[in-house]
Amino acid sequence: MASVTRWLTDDEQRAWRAFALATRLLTDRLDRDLLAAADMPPTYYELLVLLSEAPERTMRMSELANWTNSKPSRISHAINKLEQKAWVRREHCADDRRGWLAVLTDDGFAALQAAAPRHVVSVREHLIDLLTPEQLRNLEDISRVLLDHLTEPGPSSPSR
Amino acid sequence: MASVTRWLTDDEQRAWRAFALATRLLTDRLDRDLLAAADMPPTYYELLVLLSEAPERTMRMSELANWTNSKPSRISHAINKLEQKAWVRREHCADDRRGWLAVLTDDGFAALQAAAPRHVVSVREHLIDLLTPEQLRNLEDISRVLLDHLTEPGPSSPSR
DNA sequence: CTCTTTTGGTTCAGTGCTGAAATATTTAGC
DNA sequence: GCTAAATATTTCAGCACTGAACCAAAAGAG
Repeated sequence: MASVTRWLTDDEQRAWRAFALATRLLTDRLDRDLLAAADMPPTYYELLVLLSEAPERTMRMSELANWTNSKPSRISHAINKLEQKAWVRREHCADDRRGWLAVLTDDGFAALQAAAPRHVVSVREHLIDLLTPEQLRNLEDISRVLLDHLTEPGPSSPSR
Repeated sequence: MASVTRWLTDDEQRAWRAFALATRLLTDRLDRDLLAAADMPPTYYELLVLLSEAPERTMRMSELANWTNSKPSRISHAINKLEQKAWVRREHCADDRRGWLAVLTDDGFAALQAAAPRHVVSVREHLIDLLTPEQLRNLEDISRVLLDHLTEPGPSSPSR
């Protein structure tokens, strides 16, 4: 199995480096803007968004973990913090006593509404408004190819 | 200045969400692969790469901070760790006694060489080989637009 | 030359995350 | 039913990073 490494060609190398750097700078930038706009880490903002779109503005801890594909312990910590800020409230789960529900409070919803416009400005300024409609379509197509691949079942080596 | 928020259109919304999720899953994936391949956090790998490409395999701390656009304190911590692993060595800067040089050791270079092939496989598998040549070109073009914008001088509000 | 300011790095305290262990509750086996 | 296995969540120890305070050397001002 001593397969020879297929190094990247010059074209591939250039594309990869540009893409890697661009996405890193972009996410850094958007994260900083969001932090300034919402006074919370971007990951917490995401949790609030999920809750705000859920029925009853309520979700199970494990659901939150799944949708953000992150570890349970992270959600636990995060909800603690958000509870301290009174943006989220914990409620016992009626049908499963092990479980907890995270409920977005009115304060939390208000905080989200206050931050959203600034977030949109940031996304427009650093991404959307920079691209032609065609480029945006291309970017979406490419993203979907990656998503299809990355959300596939098997871990890395599908066949055997 | 009560400008009305220009919310994203449906098309823009779809593209943005797909892109945001795809890049997050992709970087998560690549980072995990790299961690497994190189037995170090991806950010440390990046430092070794920079050093390996520098003349004398040597760089100033501040240079490293600039190129990775991160804070000095991060570099300080990171180089400590890499020094513990004997992959990097600190040397006093001859012409500026405040400064330090980080030098990549032979062990460090070997560690890099050992990890590189697996890293390339990962980048191919989860990105390059999924796209058509045209898509790859489009992705590079888009990335350059973003890079030009993000590396511009002024911070967000260019004029005054 | 001194005196102040700037620059290069490190140290400190605190934050968000992770993997592993611990706890409580539900489900499944018999 | 009663025990065994699985599941939902929290707690714990440790890591990478950040902003602020700090120290030492260099550069500038008079």
